[in-house]
Amino acid sequence: MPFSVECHSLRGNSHGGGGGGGGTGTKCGRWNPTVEQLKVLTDLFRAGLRTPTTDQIQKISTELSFYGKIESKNVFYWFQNHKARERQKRRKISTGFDHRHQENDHISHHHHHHHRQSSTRDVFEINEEEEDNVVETLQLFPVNSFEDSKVEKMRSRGNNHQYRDYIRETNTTTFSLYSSCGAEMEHPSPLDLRLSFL
Amino acid sequence: MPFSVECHSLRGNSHGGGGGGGGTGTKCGRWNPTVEQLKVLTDLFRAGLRTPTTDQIQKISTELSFYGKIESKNVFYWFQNHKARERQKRRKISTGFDHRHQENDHISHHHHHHHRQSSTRDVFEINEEEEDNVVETLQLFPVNSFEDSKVEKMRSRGNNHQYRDYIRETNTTTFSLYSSCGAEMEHPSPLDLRLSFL
DNA sequence: CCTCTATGAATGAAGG
DNA sequence: CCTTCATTCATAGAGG
Repeated sequence: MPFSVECHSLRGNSHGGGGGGGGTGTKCGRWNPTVEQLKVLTDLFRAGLRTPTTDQIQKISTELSFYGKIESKNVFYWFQNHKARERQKRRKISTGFDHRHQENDHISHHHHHHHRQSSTRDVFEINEEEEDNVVETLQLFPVNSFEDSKVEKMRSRGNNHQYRDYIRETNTTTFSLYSSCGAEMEHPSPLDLRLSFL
Repeated sequence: MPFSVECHSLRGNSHGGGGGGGGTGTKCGRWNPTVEQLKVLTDLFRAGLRTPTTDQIQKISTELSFYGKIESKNVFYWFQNHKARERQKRRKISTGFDHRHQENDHISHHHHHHHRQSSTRDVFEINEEEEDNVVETLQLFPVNSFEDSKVEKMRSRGNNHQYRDYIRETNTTTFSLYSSCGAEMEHPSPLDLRLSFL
């Protein structure tokens, strides 16, 4: 249905479309990851995965659907949010640099020096150990769950895309993750992950 | 309870006057479209407008400024984003299969090839109704516009300008009326839009 | 029930 | 156009 404004906002948020309902009998609303799903996602993240490709999202979603209802966009959003919030927490140390530049506008507009928005979010310090540099082997799913013989060409289309240095993958069951995300994670050495389903 | 995020509903805050926001809760550093603005933009989009020219952006922005603070670049970005996200919603790279909770063997679907299987995005599978070929007469604003005599085709496939390029082009005081945009307007002749202010 | 936090979802804004 | 980052909105859920 288009524009189901069931929110309090008058804005035309098509918000409802998202989230699959909780497959476990939860009321329809937004996706609520199960503990298993969350475990896998977190492991992948800690293994260094930040911005999975469409194919990776698909496969992750497929695998996670074993544990409950999930859609690709849930995986996508999860990584987006998790990465952003991880960065946000790390950014507290930075000064309140206002990275905002208003363009030409004759209408008077009010500026507001925006501190680190210390209302609700980054008020907690997280001393979580960043294991991004850890090279670990993840055996997330049983290997007999899938057909490894399936050779899928990922992102192989004569496109003049300048692929970021995010991910280099091979057709083998192992693939390396390089990161160039600078501020977030420095990977001196490639991770050798056994994420066979990716 | 010191502060609560009061930005919850009511997007209609007319911050246009620059009301000085003393505690209006509108800490909006970025443009937040009002419902009226959003309606107009959506109508224009539904009418077929996809990539407005600089002049169209200028005029739209001018008109929308009646409803609240807005800049040209907001209009530009809105169309960019809306177009891209509409497309991405249309594209179903879904996890389309029904998730089975007791099986592991399920990757043998092998559908038809994808044309563009790139890196990220396109992970959504939102089905939202939208009538595309609606020929509607939009009388969005009172007819107080002017006639354009110069028809300049400033758009070409190679002329991929970001907003900065838009800014630069704005200097040239061009008036593009009825830009014979074949690609943007799905229906050039049948759709006789009364977008008089454009 | 109410407040507050955590987080899924959405979108404005850029960069390339 | 594509992808990504930053910010915001809305809500489920834990705690009072």
